[in-house]
Amino acid sequence: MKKTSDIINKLSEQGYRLTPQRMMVLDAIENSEHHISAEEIYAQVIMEYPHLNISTVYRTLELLHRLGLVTETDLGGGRVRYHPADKGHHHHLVCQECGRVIDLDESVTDNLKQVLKRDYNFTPDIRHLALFGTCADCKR
Amino acid sequence: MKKTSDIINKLSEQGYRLTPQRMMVLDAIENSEHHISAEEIYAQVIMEYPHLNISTVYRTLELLHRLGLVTETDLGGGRVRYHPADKGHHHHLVCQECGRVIDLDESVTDNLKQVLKRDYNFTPDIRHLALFGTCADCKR
DNA sequence: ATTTTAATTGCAAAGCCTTGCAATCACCCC
DNA sequence: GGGGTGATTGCAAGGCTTTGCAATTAAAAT
Repeated sequence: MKKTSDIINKLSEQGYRLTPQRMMVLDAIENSEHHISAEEIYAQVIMEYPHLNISTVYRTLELLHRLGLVTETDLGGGRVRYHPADKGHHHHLVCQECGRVIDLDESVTDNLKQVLKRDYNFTPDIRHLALFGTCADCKR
Repeated sequence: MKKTSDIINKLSEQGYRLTPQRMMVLDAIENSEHHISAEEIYAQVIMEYPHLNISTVYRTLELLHRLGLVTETDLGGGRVRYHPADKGHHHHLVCQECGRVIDLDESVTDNLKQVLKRDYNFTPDIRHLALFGTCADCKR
């Protein structure tokens, strides 16, 4: 429960209220092993706290994302997935044929980031990129 | 109207039917100067052909995208935008502060594509990437 | 030209996410 | 500890997109 307090501290420092709803959403994200969706968070929290509304989940996720505390990734499947930012950034290759997801180290985008910075003075926020394509096995 | 026939030929070659609905959606995409959204296509087509249903627009776009004939890009703003693939690929930098969109040449991702191919034997389909971040003017 | 057949469409419902608004509540101050 | 205040929530409605299904229709077969 130490990680949770880190994020709680950041929220509190920045003047955001620590509501039970936020705490429970946070808990669900922090305790999730994989990338978790809004509906999964909702389903999990509601077991102990049936009064929660799903729009609160979405608003909490939007806040945490805006503050850089969680990353948002669209791995396909029509729903966005979330991950605590302090659990390490990484990227994903998603095979459009077989659905396989390959995890990549964050460093694969280092060169791209440098070029964008150098040539456009643009600072990209590429912390959790999903790239679609065809994996080795599906290449005929 | 030459471009349209190119795509029509490809559809027909691959055994897809050439329905009036598809033709009109195609026309709207081909004649659009900028990246166009599904609703914009719908609004445009319906002026001449009021019977069209918007789900047909979405299904046509999904088909054209699957066949690689149009690109799909999420530039933010909660709706996806489409562009004919043969009008040239390019990428976009979207500033999260001011909303400004900077167009990039396709070549900025060449290095990344090579690395993914070399290290993972993965062939990414990066034809129209949107990257979010902070532009030069918004950097304080 | 007619028939056949599977692809495509329209419709209605649903899915994921966002938003406006009034009611509630966390936190600051005394 | 109790009151004031603005942030936050729940609710309901809406926006964009997808999907199941029966009816229609393009194109192949006759």
